[in-house]
Amino acid sequence: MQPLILEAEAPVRITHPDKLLFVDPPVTKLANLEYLVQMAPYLLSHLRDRRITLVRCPHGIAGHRFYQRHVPSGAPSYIPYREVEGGKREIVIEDVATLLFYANLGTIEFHAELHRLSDPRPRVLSFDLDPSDTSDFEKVRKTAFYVRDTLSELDLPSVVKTSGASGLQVFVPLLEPIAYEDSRRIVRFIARYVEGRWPHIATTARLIKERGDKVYVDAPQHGPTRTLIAPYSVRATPLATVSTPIHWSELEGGCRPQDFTIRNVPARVAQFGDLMTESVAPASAATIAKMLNSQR
DNA sequence: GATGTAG
DNA sequence: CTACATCAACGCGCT
DNA sequence: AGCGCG
Ligand SMILES: [Mn+2]
Ligand SMILES: [Mn+2]
Repeated sequence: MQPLILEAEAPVRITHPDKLLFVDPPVTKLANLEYLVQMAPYLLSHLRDRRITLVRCPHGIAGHRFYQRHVPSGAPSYIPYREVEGGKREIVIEDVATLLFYANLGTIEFHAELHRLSDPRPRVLSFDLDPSDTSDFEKVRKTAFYVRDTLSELDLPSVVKTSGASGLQVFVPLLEPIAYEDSRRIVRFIARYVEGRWPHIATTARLIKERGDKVYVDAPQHGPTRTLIAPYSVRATPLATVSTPIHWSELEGGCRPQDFTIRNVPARVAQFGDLMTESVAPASAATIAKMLNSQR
């Protein structure tokens, strides 16, 4: 095989560029690399300064898949890491070259923590909505609007994105960071409120067998050790879906997670920008403080 | 996909 | 040399 | 005190 080198911040050696990662629609490793190059300005803004977990499918999405949190041995010297106790090197992605290096290893998904390495406090509230019945998107959609409307009454504007799988995630950007102790309190409180008000649709039951066919408002997913699929990450799904921030009006109009894929998201973002950062004015600490106080 | 290690 | 295993974690709220 | 969950 002739060696293929992609020039980024460093030259990245690419192996098996024609490896078919997705069958239908067909997506080769090279096509995935091209997607990442195009989307890097947006994707990287959600990966930088955070701890990253990868999902790798070296033999395509039908093959064996596994999570990876640590830099593999033998990585080139341009690959950064965060050295942690025990000598383990946690994955950090700051530039295109690193993105491409991991993509060459068969990485499909990039998951990121909510807070940054440089600050242990999140600058966002997050609500992970997981349908029990993965085919029941209508119920997830409803729950997302319940969460939005509840937040709205508290003067907290929110933005929604598809996870790229079967769920949705709702975010409240904050002007200033707040401690997880506080953000978790608020997220838990709102999750329980939504469950209480729409008990036939939403649940916060941690035990799967108690959830029935309701949507799990996964408040525990908002925490210092948890990650969420990054905006604009491809998912290892048959359709090569992408976790995509959308307008509430699009959700109202009946859009579906499968509408956003590796094929069409780059054009969408080129046209409309990153809705994750542009569609909502961050809430102030004062609004949050009010929220916290009223709850105690 | 690449590495480390056991056979 | 080939074959095979490994590739993440905890935290943490609840029963 | 142990467990189930993502
Ligand atoms: Mn989810
Ligand atoms: Mn979840």
